[in-house]
Amino acid sequence: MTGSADFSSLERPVLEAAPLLLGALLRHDGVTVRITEVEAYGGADDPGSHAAGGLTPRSRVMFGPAGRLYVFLSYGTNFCANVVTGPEGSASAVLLRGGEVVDGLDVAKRRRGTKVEKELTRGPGKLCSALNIRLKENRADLSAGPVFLELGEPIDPELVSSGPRVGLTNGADLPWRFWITGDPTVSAYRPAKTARRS
DNA sequence: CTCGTGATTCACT
DNA sequence: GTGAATCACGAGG
Repeated sequence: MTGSADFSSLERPVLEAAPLLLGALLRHDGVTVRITEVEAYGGADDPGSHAAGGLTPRSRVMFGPAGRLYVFLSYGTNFCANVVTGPEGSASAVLLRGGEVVDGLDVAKRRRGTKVEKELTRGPGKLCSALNIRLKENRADLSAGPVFLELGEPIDPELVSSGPRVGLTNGADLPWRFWITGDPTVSAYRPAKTARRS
């Protein structure tokens, strides 16, 4: 990648920025993925956001400029990657939930330990695993690397579906999840909170 | 369905 | 400083 990438289109409210990431290319460590499913997270208004509790060392990157990577560890075993959006101070990010490997297929299969292509990146933890994104990549500048984002032409809005977010304990009812209609790499819907009986 | 896993945060000293 | 609760998930049965 030669020049500096232009992420100015992401400096808008997260619900407008999130669909723009559909179809974008994310590249890291020999693998390139075309994003097919995302989830928007807002600031203090959003009870499901990591920024809901205000500015902490972890959430600080969400308050920064658009076009940075936010990585966190979930349930001890899975990394999740987000793209920070919105103008500086808006504390929003877009979780990358699903994609399609378009380059480095052999590397991705080896890392994931499966040869079923649609299983390589179907889910946020799997996507990070295929791309070898770890906590080390947190706060990476997506125009400077080591993780790169390339925005393509925006997807035709008629091909985009939206619905409730997945697996959250709070704010799961908000229709802040976007995906490319009919794409096989979109993750299965999982109802929020595996109800724990007493 | 169950369980592993570790970073982060928060309530306490 | 310490310890417990929480968590935007995946693998395996």
